[in-house]
Amino acid sequence: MSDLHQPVLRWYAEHQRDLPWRRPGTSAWSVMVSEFMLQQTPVVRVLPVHEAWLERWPTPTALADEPAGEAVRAWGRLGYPRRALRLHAAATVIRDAHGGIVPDTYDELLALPGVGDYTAAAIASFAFGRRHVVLDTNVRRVLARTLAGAEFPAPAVNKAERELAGSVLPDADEDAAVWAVATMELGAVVCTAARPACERCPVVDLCAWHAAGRPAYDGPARKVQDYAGTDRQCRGRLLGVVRDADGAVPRGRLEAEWHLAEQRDRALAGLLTDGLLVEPEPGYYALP
DNA sequence: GAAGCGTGGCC
DNA sequence: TGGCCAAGCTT
Repeated sequence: MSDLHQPVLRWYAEHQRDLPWRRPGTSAWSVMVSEFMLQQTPVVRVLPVHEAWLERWPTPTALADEPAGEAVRAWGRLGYPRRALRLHAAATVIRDAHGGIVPDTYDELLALPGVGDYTAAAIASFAFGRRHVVLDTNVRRVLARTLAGAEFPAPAVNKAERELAGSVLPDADEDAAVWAVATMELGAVVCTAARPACERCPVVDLCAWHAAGRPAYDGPARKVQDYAGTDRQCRGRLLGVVRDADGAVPRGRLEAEWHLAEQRDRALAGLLTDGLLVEPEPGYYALP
């Protein structure tokens, strides 16, 4: 048993945030919806959308029975709206192939649209208490600091990192599941990227990075995305026009939204290819 | 393995 | 101000 276990688990028991998808009796569907929404998106922005989503679609089948466009509209401004399409597609698979019940194994979850290694492990662990290495950006940062003595983990997960994470995973299923959410929480609220609050950390005295004097990251450059002026921004603007409209929008409305014709046409084509928009009649665009 | 994919808040 | 960051997935 790692020396980190007891202080981290004790800290989590006392300091965990009260989040809807963590409450006792929460459905696996609620957990699944939260995991989709939390991919690359802060908790505070997910909270209201998650609440409205679960009220409107309390089960996967309820969502699957509506057009995908309703999911895109309800997604609002969470960002990366393809996640809404994938969540709808996953709900459809659950309805048609799993009897409307969220599957409880990693492999079945991983097979769902929009579910990768992290999300499959997270749902299996948080909703079903199964033992998995749950490697998100928070856990990776906590382990990089406490165990590897580095400010940040490598740009991509490698075999050594995964084995290291597995080596400190508690043996019992239930302990492992709590460990996973506890290390995530520690990374989210204490061992943060920009301003780690080491004075509030339950394992500061065991932390290799702190012991080394908190040396600055010296690995490969970490990628930072541009946004202003990119195709992504253009797509967001165009989709926003349709999302906030009633019914199909004429092409002129989109042309007025983004004046660089070449980029606008490329973005529009991409939205159609991705299925975020459809063209019900020539020159008109709507949600699917 | 790199690139593409939204949005908003913070310092 | 603008770079940085936020529970990744797909191609």
